[in-house]
Formats: sequence, structure tokens, C-alpha cells
Amino acid sequence: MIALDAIDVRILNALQKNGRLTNVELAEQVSLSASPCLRRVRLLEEAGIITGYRAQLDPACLGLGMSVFVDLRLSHHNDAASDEFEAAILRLNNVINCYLVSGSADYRLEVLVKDLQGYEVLLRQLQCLPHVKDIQSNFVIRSVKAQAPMPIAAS
Amino acid sequence: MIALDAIDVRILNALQKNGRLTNVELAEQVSLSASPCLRRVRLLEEAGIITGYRAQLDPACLGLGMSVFVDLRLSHHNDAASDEFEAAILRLNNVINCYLVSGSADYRLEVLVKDLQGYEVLLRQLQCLPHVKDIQSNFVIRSVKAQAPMPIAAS
DNA sequence: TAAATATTGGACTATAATGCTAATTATTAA
DNA sequence: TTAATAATTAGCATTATAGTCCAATATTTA
Repeated sequence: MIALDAIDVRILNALQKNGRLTNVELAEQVSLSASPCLRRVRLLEEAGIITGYRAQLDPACLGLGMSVFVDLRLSHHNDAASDEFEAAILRLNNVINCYLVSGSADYRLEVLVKDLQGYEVLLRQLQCLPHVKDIQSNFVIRSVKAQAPMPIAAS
Repeated sequence: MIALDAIDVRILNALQKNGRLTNVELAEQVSLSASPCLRRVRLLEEAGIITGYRAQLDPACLGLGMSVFVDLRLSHHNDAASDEFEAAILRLNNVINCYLVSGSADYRLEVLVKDLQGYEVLLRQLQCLPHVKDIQSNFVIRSVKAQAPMPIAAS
């Protein structure tokens, strides 16, 4: 874990808000001239602190207005079963996130679909996945806070 | 919902993968010359399909190696209680996502903390929030698939 | 088919990225 | 505290990119 000074923190916060800031704009915001600013950004990228830049899309505009959390249990908990299941999950494009979690479920998925019909299709796909024993769904009614910037502390 | 042709879909997919592609690079990838490519990107931004660009950071590098889903129930379900609770959630920087969900919980939060100690601190803050009755936590053991690109269909 | 509309490609200007060097700042050791 | 060293920064020059304008092409519609 690389030490971040106050300027690095400002850079990271600015790029979390707007990943397409030009280096000149970024340098202004963090009170630095362009070249050292660029040097710091490159170092943050090389250090793996900045892992990439993504355009954020509005799922509703893309016909993906329904978001669902799907909790899933497997019938077998050996490595082979997990690997097979996870490989299948990676192929399902409507599954945006998938975590192995503690608690009553094994996996928690976050899924984007158009509507209940789309959800039904996906549910059937999930039920057919290898080693799936149990599925429970929670629908997102409203998003209160989404993809908030990470809290960064200088170190 | 604006109609997207095949070129728009390619643009959106390319920018989901890399939001800092130069317009020239993007134009090459979608087999278009620079100026119409730029025009399309601007239209996608103005239409609200592209909502922004963000740098992706590695939480582990920032001392936020622990991710937890927190399910939360309120004691009262009137508007005032919800509003007060949601306002408080917006102020908690370790809460990255917060959704109103169906099912046994009212709200589902996604939380980033350094470790169990950090989690304990946050848990106490959540318990002190107005109208909170019940809290249940699920720890993320491993991320199988994270922030996968949205599946986009031409229309 | 022909007219109208939308989209594209290319030239040009303004702006930004990037590498280099000198100067400044911070750090270490005496 | 001062001097020496190392790290970081600012400014400048060069190259690349963004963004605008207009003519040409493709598409749509009657």
C-alpha cells in the first residue's frame, strides 16, 4: 500500500468525480502545474490504485430499468462446483456483480433486467445453472445512493 | 428512450471498457472517422445515456479491503422517517450504495471499511441513525464479478 | 424517382499531452 | 543551524488530440 499525500488524495477525488478531466483541468483543481500532475496520475495508475476509467451509463435509458439482488445457495460446496457455477455466472451478461458472501446465502448477485418478464427469463437461466439449490430475490425499489466515491484518507 | 444503432452500441461498449479512449482511438474502434464519432458521443452524453466518467479505484489500495452488505429495517415507515434516515445515509462516506428494497429488509447498503474494527465503528454509527430498528450484515468473502459492463441492445 | 433530411469525412484552428531541463523545495547529515 | 543531497516542481517546446465548419455522401420519405 503506497503512501498517498494530500495532493494524491485530491487527484483521486477529482478523478472519481470526473474521469475525463483533462490533465490541465485536473492540475488546476489540485493546485499543481500540468507536468507533475500528469506524473502523479501515471504513478497512481502504475501502482494499481487507479485501475481504469469507465463511462457511466443510465441503465433505464438502455432498457434495463429493473435491478434485483439475487441470493443463491449451492447444493455442493466443493471447489469444482463453485468453479463451474462461477464460470457460468461470468457468461450471464445481465449479472453485473457477483460476490461470495457470508450468511445464509452462498452468492449474492446484482442483476439488471428490463422488467419482470426479463427477470423471469433470467431466473430460469439461474435455476438451470449447475449446483444451484436455492434462489431468493430482492427487488430494488429505489436507489438512494449509488456508486458514491470511495472515502480516501491520506497516509 | 432514444434509438441506438449498431455504432452507438459499439461506442457505449468501448467507453464502458475504457472511458479515457481518445476520440481518435474510439473512432477507429467503431469504424468511423473522428468528427461523426465525437458528435455521437456528445449526443449520448446530452441524452443522458452516458451520465459521466469515473476513475475506478482499488479499494484495497486505499485501506478499504472489507466490503459488507448491511440490511436495515426502520421502526417507522412514514415519509419523514425515511427522509431523515436517507439524509443521514448520504452523509456516511463509507456507505457506497444504498437501495430501498423489497423483502424482509427496508434498505440494503453496501459498505466499504478497512477491517472488522472499521466495521464496528460504522455499525455503531448505523445503530445511532434515526428510526433504525434492525440491522443484519453479510460480509463479502470474495468478488466473483464486479462492475461488469451493462448488456446493451441496439434499438 | 426525386427532393429533403440526416450523417459523414476532411481541412483547419485551438487546446492538451508529454518529454526535457532548470529551478525550487524538502530531506538528511554534519 | 547549515550545507549537501535527493526529490519534486514549473516552464517551455514539440507532438498529438479535440473540436468546428463545410462540402460530399448516404438515407429517408413522398
